[in-house]
Amino acid sequence: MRIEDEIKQKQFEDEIQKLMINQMFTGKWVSDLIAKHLKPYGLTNQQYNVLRILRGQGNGFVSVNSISERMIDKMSNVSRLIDKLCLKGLATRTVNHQDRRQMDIKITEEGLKLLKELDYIQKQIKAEFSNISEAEARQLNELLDKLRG
Amino acid sequence: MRIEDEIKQKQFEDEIQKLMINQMFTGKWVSDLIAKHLKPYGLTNQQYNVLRILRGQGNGFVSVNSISERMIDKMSNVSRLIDKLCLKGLATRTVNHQDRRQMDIKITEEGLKLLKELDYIQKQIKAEFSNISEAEARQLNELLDKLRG
DNA sequence: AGGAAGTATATGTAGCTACAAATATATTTG
DNA sequence: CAAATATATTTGTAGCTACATATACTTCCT
Repeated sequence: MRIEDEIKQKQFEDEIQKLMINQMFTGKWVSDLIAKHLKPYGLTNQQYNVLRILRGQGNGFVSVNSISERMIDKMSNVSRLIDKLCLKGLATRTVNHQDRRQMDIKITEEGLKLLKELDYIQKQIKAEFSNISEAEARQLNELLDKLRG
Repeated sequence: MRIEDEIKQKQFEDEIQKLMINQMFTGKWVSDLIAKHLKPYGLTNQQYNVLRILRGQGNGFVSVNSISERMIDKMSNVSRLIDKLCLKGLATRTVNHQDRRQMDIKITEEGLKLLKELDYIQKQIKAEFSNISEAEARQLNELLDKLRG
């Protein structure tokens, strides 16, 4: 569906202005797609993102700061986000021995199990992205990177 | 900056998975850009979006519903959003005579004045989008529309 | 006409976000 | 080495979002 129809706007000043809107709209469209799949599991997009970052670290620990650097949405309260994950038994938090200011965050077995269960989401989203080819996706990635400079 | 560097992830499974993340990241990047400019005026992106929709209607009235259909981020509580705009004296809300369920929303002179003052934001953003050409923006718009199907 | 169903908007509420400030520990510097 | 500065995380708070439900009016049907 053309962006003109999505927001019922007949025309735009120029392609740049249209892109500004299209980009925000499509970003939300993707987030909502993922949120919809996570909802039944009581996870938010951010919590899911953190879990995947933790899994990516293998057996190692990660600090709060380095989690926030790796997040898609670099929010300010990763602290409380991790609280939630610990409360749910999906992650653990211990003080780092070298630097007692830092926290060592790690995913639990239960967290890994949940993520495994959720891996179908990636497949699902790929299916919902079937309108474009791998080559077009590459082209989009290049243009988006270029846009941000 | 490449998305790999933005979120410190060395590689992705494939271009589609990368696009999923790149798209959410870039959407937030654009929103944040706008939010930054609006902040000094105490406006949120959504309030700004509604004001622009109201201005787009010229002298006519718009219903709450049709505002929400035109919003970039179709949130569920446009009602309270309009409360805020009315409280600030930027819009007015009156009961529609044909259908007393509907509200007639209209931008005030003050609202128009503020929007005029804010029009520099569009220019500013265009400047921040200077990394890509009009042709590339068109290409992006086409690909984004295609992505959403 | 009178009740059922539909539509437009508003409201209650829990949880989330952004921003600023606080706390605790580490490092640098005179 | 003590004070100043820097870094890592947490916490307080106001305002925002999503979802479910309520309210008020209109239309449809018999």
